[in-house]
Amino acid sequence: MAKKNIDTPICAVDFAFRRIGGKYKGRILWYLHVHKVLRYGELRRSIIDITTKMLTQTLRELEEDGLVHREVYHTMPPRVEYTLTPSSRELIPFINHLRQWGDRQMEKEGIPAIGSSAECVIKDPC
Amino acid sequence: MAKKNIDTPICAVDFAFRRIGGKYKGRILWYLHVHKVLRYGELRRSIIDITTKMLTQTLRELEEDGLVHREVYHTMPPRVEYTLTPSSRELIPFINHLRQWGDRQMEKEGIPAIGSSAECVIKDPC
DNA sequence: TATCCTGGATACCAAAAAGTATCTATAGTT
DNA sequence: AACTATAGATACTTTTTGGTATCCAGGATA
Repeated sequence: MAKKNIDTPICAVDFAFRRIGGKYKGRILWYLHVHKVLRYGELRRSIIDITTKMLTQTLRELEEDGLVHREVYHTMPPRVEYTLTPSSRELIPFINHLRQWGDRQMEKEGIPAIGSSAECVIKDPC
Repeated sequence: MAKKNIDTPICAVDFAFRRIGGKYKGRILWYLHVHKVLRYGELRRSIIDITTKMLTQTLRELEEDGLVHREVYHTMPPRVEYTLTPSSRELIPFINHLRQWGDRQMEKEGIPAIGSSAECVIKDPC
């Protein structure tokens, strides 16, 4: 009927959605923006529904695509810090727009959320 | 480890990505913005990699979420027109931002695209 | 010596998303 | 009577994505 799943993006919209699609990428980028820098364990605690497998996997993909920077401190116990990159910083206004739209929409439709993305603080997870 | 896939969104970012995530939703919304109104067959031809199954399915989801309006004309052969809604129109600046980011990014990385999202015209598909 | 901490890795499995192929109705045209 | 066109529907299969459970290193601390 149409064609098989091809690797080259069809257009810029397709390309962009491939980069930031998936269950956790948007939230990871947003939380990194809010907190400026987060350690692995902090990310894990702020994204309450993520597993270590998905967190590691998603972070690696974001790193490969130049959307997060990974800084390793060879201490014991180890310490790894994640931050946004210039490229992903350009995405923040957009994610923020989307987030506000989501807030309005949820209020309109009376949909409750488990956490809040506005005051997205560790221990009081988003 | 974490919890099962739950229905209530974790936060607004999560909610928004659930609504516009997936392989085709972004493009459908963008093309509907560019063309103002598109018939079923026009959408199918402009999204070159979509099948009728996915097009129908995705349009139905968007309609259920109040992101597209479906207007049926009971003529023969039938004629069905799709347009954006007030709610999805609010998403256009964001999708446009994302699209421009994608364009810059693809150029930087030397990634070619099959079509173009800027001049997204039917017959010269995006 | 045993346990805790961090930041993962890995094998295996389940669920969700997407793809393939075939079928439909109805009217007008050839 | 056969063929075209539109806008899908449906059963079935494959691919992709995400989840579960368990394991690891290596120093600090009890």
